[in-house]
Amino acid sequence: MLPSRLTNHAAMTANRIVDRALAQAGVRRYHYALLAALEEYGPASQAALGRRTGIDRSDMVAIVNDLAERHLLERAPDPDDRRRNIITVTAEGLGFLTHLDRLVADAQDEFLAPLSAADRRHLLDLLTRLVEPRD
Amino acid sequence: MLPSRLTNHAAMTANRIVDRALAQAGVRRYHYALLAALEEYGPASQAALGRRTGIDRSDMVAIVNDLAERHLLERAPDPDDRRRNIITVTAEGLGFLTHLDRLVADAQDEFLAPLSAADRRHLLDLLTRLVEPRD
DNA sequence: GCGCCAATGTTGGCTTGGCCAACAGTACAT
DNA sequence: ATGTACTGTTGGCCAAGCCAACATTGGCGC
Repeated sequence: MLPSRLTNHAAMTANRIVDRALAQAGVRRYHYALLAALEEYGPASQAALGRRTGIDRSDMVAIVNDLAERHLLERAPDPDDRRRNIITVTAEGLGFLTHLDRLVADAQDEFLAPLSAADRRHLLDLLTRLVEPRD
Repeated sequence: MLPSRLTNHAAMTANRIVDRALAQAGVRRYHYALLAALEEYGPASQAALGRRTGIDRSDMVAIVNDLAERHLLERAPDPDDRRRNIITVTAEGLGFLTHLDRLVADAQDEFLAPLSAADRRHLLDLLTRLVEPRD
């Protein structure tokens, strides 16, 4: 079996499990990525969040819309730079993120279920080396 | 870093390398998958090839068209079952597949470059366990 | 001040992949 | 004979990722 195919297969397995978990909360992976980035970096503009999450700023519009409609974050114009919107997680959004964190953590555990703790550490080490920038 | 995200990242790295290699020959991954399946299983109907490669039979039509136009395979009606087309690799197709095999093998090597031979074996073992069917 | 360039949010569109429905033609079991 | 299942094909839908264009705004040099 080709290593690249095996890696793809494993990624698809992980995605299936994680997506199913997130679907229980009615969100997609990019919603989770955005909320997580907001918690990690604090309030930021849509463009900055896009850079951090790898989401195109044109796609970011709809994602922020989704979460704002559910009152999980707020979009407010930046008084210091009227081009920007400042995106802030609401208290409800923080609680929701905690819930998502739990769902995702359980999903990771399900994904890695066939491996021992030592195997898991080793896998993460190997994968990390594969994705590190090359020269 | 979440294991699922790490696995996805590694898969994207692999895909980037493999796709770039295949693009040198002007084919996509599914073209290679089809040719490889044909070599492995011998001539078969489009539906059977679709089942083996995971390609939908409606998408298979265009893929066979692509490769038939380049004379890498032949599409002939099955005299024993007039519903079926029998797909056969041409001699030119076999030579081309050999070339692709070489490109893909080099791509695997590039993908795994950061790992020692022992690490590679271990990685494949771990990934294999992750994709094996669960109960 | 003016002029120019860059950044931002937004809309719209394009492409790729994967999936499904429908259909006509064919095989096959009952 | 009749119904059921399979095949190839066309057509369409949807999700993701990407890019172009645009108006607005900021910041720079001069």
